[in-house]
Amino acid sequence: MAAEPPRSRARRRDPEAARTIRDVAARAGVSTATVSRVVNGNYPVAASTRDAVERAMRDLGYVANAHARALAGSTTRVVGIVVSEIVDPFFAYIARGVQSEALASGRLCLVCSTQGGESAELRFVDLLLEQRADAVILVGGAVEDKEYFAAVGQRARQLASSGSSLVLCGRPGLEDGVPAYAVEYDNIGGAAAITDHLLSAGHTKILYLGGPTTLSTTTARLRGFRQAFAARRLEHDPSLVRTGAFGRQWGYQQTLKALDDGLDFTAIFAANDIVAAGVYAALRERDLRIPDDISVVGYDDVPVATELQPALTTVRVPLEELGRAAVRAGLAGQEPSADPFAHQQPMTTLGTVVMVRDSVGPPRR
Amino acid sequence: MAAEPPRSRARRRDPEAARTIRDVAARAGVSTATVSRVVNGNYPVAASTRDAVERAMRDLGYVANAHARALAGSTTRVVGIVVSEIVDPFFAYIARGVQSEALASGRLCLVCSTQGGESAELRFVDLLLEQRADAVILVGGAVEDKEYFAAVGQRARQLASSGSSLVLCGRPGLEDGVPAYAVEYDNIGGAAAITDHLLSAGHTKILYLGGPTTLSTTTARLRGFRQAFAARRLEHDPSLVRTGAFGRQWGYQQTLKALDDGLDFTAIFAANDIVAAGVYAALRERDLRIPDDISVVGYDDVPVATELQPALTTVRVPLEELGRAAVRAGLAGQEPSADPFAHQQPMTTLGTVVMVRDSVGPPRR
DNA sequence: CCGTTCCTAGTAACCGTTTACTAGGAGTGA
DNA sequence: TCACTCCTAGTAAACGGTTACTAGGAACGG
Repeated sequence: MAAEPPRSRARRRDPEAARTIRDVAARAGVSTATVSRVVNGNYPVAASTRDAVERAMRDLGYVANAHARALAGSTTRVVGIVVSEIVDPFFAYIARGVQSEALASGRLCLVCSTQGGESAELRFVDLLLEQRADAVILVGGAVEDKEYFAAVGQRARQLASSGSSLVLCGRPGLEDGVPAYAVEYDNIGGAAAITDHLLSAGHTKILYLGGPTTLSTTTARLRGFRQAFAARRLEHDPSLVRTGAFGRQWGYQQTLKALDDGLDFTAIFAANDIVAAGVYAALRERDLRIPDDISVVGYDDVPVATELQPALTTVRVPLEELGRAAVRAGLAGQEPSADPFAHQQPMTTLGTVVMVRDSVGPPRR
Repeated sequence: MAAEPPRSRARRRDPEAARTIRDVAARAGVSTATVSRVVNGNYPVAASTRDAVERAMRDLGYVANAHARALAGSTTRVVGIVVSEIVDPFFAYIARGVQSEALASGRLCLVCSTQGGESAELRFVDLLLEQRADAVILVGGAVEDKEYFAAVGQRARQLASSGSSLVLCGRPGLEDGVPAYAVEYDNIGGAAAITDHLLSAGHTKILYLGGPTTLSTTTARLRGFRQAFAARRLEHDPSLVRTGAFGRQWGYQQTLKALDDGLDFTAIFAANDIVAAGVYAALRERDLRIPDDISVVGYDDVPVATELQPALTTVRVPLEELGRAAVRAGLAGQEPSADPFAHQQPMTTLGTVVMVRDSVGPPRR
């Protein structure tokens, strides 16, 4: 058997194969350094040389290797975002904001959807850590668990020590000293405002429905809900609070159950619009009219809120802006032109506003 | 000014800084090759050595650098997906399928949303090319343009020549010889089936509403629509076809306009469920009842279809499965265990089924 | 006691860029 | 004519892994 002829570097195996910077340099008759400079435009190159290089790149169909670039340089031009469910409009809108702001800074967006499991969340952060993402954004409510917070804090430190950063989006920040930004919206204030809206209409027997019990989002909304009662020195019957999940199914079943249990209420505060959709379905099934028989409010103001009939009164959360702000926060200080004071703000809170529509009326006598 | 002391390799600047494989090797008293082998588990390593390395990795909080790995090895463990709008449930569900299948193969998912522009689509493919993604999935209807197809074909060739592949998802394949897979659903069949459903109910004056005129999705659905008429040897009034866009707003306005123009129709075929939502709003505004006064059907079967009242009769598209199939197609042949015959199938078509709900009735008188 | 074979683990080349340094030549003022 | 400064462009050392090759010992059969 004849020995395999040594593949000389000069002759590439596949004429169609990916071109390297060396191929371009050879064809243009310059060094790789020059090609790199033309590509990055960060160093003076004579016009004639630049032309030759550009022509060579075009002729060869040269595409830079992002990995080699990330390895040699130090920024990866990628931001990572971890959400719990990409088809949920709440997350989808935030993701859109993240992606658009990332694009504006010339970066790509790695989207990870955990479909629930909080261990998956951590696993994704680790994967993003391996990718050396310029910023990692953790979206949505956090499980309120000591051990979990510690695990997140550790990741935050690792990210920070490699020049990247962790951004908590729509969830409470970590303890002091942990290098993480938090970009939140006024969860408590929004809940209090819309509860007050219900209170103003005369409702006091309000059924609070939804949200996983251990999630920070749930506790925050519930806190706002109670705050509104307290502000008016009103009592709220604790048995009218039912937490558990955020789904439409769940809202549907719990509403039916509450009705069957003979609970006494004139309005329902659905923990989010999706739960409200379930509430609507259940009420419709029992021939209860909204808002004549029962008033309903939701939270988030995702598109389904206006699709529902009557249109749902809910709390608008600036989802897309939340995503954008998260990217800005995460990238602050990494950009050469960064505002030196950007670091002073470890946390941002965006406002919420209640969108009054047609699902709230006076309580039925 | 004192000269900067040369930073010796032995003493790293920041004790918290990212650890390299060399740090681990040093601490475990082995070579980097051994650490690499322990990490990848693709080469025998004595148990005691493995333990020492694993302990060192844990002590140091070692996280492999995905870029170095991608550069030295050849697979990037990333798949890219380009959609036109991530908040659109049609794309979100496909993206979810892609992400879950990618995860199952141990890969991360780079999601790009073009927000319209077809030039952005190409730009994203180029970016994904730079990332050397293991597969690039292009989702959704394509603009039917010669030049555009050529541009996509060129990218397909580049991808193929670097061991990656392009997958067209929910859009027609490229010409023969272009190395791209196509994973489609039966767009024409679904449209024909649901049109036939309308025809069976007695409607023949059907207003077809929606879809950008140049998009392949639009032409395919329209083709199915016409096919159903042809199959029954029925004529369809061409003036009852209005294409233009896929939005809710658009559906709303066009319905109003059709009504104002005094068009004669008893049913509306909305090109997708979102357009149907707009149709519902317009009809409601004019006090027209569904299906008593006018029947409506949609396409895609996204969640809003069941939220609408009455529930929308529509065509179910296996969106998530479409995404999964796309990833499988793109990765086929790259996996070591790949079926050698996998390459024989350059195209897959998934079936669609019509979901009969409550928005279709007999035509009024 | 020696030649083999089997395990393990180390050596070092290479993946494709970036960039600190170095160097050659042109232009310039004395 | 010479010493300098300016422009450009090349050299080569990283960046952090992977892996083909090589090599040292232990086990073993003869």
